[in-house]
Parts: sequence; C-alpha cells; structure tokens
Amino acid sequence: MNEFTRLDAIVKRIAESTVRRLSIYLRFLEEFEVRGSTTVSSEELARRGGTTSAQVRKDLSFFGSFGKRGLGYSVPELSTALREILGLGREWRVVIIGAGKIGAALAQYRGFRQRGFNILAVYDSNPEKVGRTLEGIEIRDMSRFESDVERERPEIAVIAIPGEGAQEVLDRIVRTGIKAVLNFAPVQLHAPADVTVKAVNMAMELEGLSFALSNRD
Amino acid sequence: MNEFTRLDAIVKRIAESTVRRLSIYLRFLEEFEVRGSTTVSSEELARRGGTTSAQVRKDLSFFGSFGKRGLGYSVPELSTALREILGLGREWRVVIIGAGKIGAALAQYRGFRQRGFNILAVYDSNPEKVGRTLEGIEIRDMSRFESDVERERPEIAVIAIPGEGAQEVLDRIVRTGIKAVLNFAPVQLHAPADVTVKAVNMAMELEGLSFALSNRD
DNA sequence: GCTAGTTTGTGAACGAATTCACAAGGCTCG
DNA sequence: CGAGCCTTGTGAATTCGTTCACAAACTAGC
Repeated sequence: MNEFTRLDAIVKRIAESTVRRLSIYLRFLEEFEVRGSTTVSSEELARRGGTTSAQVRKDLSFFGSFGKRGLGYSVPELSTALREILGLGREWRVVIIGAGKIGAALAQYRGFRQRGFNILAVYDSNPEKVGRTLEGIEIRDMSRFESDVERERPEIAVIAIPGEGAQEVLDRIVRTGIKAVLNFAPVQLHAPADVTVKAVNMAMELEGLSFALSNRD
Repeated sequence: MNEFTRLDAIVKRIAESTVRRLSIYLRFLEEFEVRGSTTVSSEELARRGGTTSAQVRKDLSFFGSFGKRGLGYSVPELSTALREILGLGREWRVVIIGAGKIGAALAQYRGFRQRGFNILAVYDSNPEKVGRTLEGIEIRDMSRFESDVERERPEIAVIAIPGEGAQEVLDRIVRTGIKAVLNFAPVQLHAPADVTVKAVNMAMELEGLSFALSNRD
C-alpha cells in the first residue's frame, strides 16, 4: 500500500509541468462532476488532456494513491484531492497593478473568483482612473499600495502594466513581502528565489508560432 | 569552423524551451541596440535572461555560429539572425476571434504590429458588435469567417472567446487550412498534428502560484 | 470462490534538456 | 610577435522528465 502523504510532496521537488497537468485534470474532473460521472480512468483523463495514462498515474503518484485498481478514480474524491494539492481549498487575496485594458479584462474575468481568487483592488497611478471602479472593484492610487498591503495582506500580486515600469513595480511588490506574482508585462523580471513569478507572455507565444510556421517540413 | 545552416534547424527538432529563450534574448538585444552597445557576451545575455551562459551558447549553436571567441556577439548581427530564425523577418497576417475584453485588449496591443503581426480583422457573432471597429480594426460577423479567410489568407488565428465554444471555433479554423493558433480560452484544445496550437492560460498560471504558496518549506 | 478482465501504482529504461569543462580562436598590450 | 586574457562552440556527463512494462489489487460473472 502506498504511504505517501501531502508532506512528501514538499520534499520531492514537483516539476512545473506536473502542476500544469494537475490543473488540466481538475478542469476535466469538474466537467465530469457536472455530467454526473462517478469514476474516471487514467486513460480517459489522458485522452482529454492530450497526454498518456502512464503520465497521469505518475503525476498523481507524487501526491498519493487516489485510485482503485481495476476501477479507476472516484470523480469527487480525486477532484477534492487535486483542489487540496493545488491549494484551491482556500481563498487567496489578489491585487492587480495596472487598470489598463489587461487589468480591466482581468478584473471582469469570472474564472478568477470562481476558483477562490478574490481581487481586493486594482492599482494605477493615473489620477483619471483612481477612484472609479472596474466591475465593482475599486481603482486605488498606486501611492497607497504599501500601506494597503500591510493592512489587507494579499498573497498574490498581478502585474498588468507596460514593460517599462514592470521591474520597478515588482521590486515594490517584493519589498512588501508578497511571495507570488503573475506578470503580464512582456519583459523578463528578476526576483529573489523565495518569490514565485509566473509570466503570461503573449509576445513570446506569438513568436513561437512564427517560428513553427517558418520551420515546417 | 561551424557549418550549420538554417536548414539543419529543420532537421534537428528544436525544443520549445529553446525557442522561448531565443525570444527573450532578442528582447534584450533590442534594448542593447537602442542603448548603442555593439557587442554582448553569452554571460550578459544569460544574466538578463535568468539562465546560464552555457545555455545561451548551446541554444544559439543549434542554428549556427554567431559569435567571435574572446569577444562575444555583435548586437546587430545577432538580432538579425534571431529575427530570421524566429521568422520575424516578414509580416504575418492575424485574425482574432472574439471581440470581448480579451479580444479588445489584443487589438490595442502595440507589440503586435511592432513585431510584424498584422491584425486583419476581429470576428464576433454578437450583432451589437459587428460593424463597429476596435482600435481601427473592423469587427466582422463570424458567419463571414470562412470566405474571408479564403480571400485574405491569414496565417495565424487567435481564439479570444469563452471556453465553451472554443473547440468548435478551433475546428472551423482548422478546416480553413490555418496552421497556427493562439488560444486564450481556458480549455485544453485538440487539433491535428500539423496545426500548432499555443495556449495562454491564466487560470493555469494562477493555480501554479496557488500550488507554490501552499507548498513552501 | 474461482477465473477472466480491468486498471492502478511504480521501479526501471529511456530520452530530452541542461550543465560541465575545455580546446580552439581571437583580441590587447607591451 | 608572444604572453596573457577572454569568450565561444561543443562533446561528454549529468540531471530531469517521460514512457514502458508488469505485479498487485480490484470487480464481475458464472
């Protein structure tokens, strides 16, 4: 019998690719839940997620043993386990920096709150925008940022400003003690090792497409 | 002396991670170009790009030999070479599907045109939106999509609609013969092997942050 | 309760990507 | 023009991630 626990996951370093796939599996499980399926096999999850059944089983095996041999996985049980692993069992407090088009698109994105990401505020330094609201979320002056963070203790900051000011803003974020940042600015940012920075970089993806188009057989 | 040519790159499969780093290097080179630096070392590129000098040299070595031992790389020469490798030496025709918040944010994004990505049109099926323009780009009825593509021959399609309709739209795109797709819908899409689909999935990145926050020492 | 049929969980094998380490080449300065 | 100093380009070693393959565990049907 498998004796892994949540704690083991902290010891063994989990690959980023594994975590991304867990997200994908969870999304399918939620679909299955709605449709009322009760069990699912690694083979089915693999097909929907564009991977292999061995990969699915290996990914899950880092965290424990969730299935029944000969049967598959219980949909509700595995969903719960994945949500727990991914840290989605709680609410995260999020602030967005930048009330431009991207910031606005983020503020209205329903998937945010749906998964427990609670947007506290949007920050901007343009006085025209400060004081207004975006989908019911207050736009605050950037000068208040540090004192607000101290009071409201957000865990995640989202950078949604143009590339030029992004590193400077990241430095301010890091100084407040926030340890997780999602960056939409199309620049490579540098932060201390204990701060996780994830980038969503459309420019890079587009160049990947351009490369693929230029290098086909 | 190194005898690699562009053609070799087509033979050896280049890792996606390598291509992403090439994008990053190019971004720095453009900064250096503006600042008037004439040469740059693999060490400098590595520092700015958050990698190692050996990695930089290995990445470049797949495509040729661009540097001078003892000296480094000529900034303009390497920029030109990278632009060529990434297929940025030409203009790509792009269509966006979906005139919602994300589609709008994309249409106004300056980096798009700057890098040679020319947005032909935005498509939507909401009659309220059709006929209007977004940053000077026409919003067209989705029903025209196939006939427009046949005439205007875009190479790249961007999916900027909610998850539910995304696979169906991708199928339509694939049927027109377009071979490169950038997907912003938070779902896993399936396409034939000869169609490159890149995903920009904020939900997944957020869950990666949530995981990182939940699993710190 | 035994047999046939599934499907998991996981070491071991494999393959891919990164890092090491160093020879080869080129520049600078005396 | 030779010594000293850099920095590239690249095989070899290593590390990391994926795939294979099979024993173990479970169900169902007879």
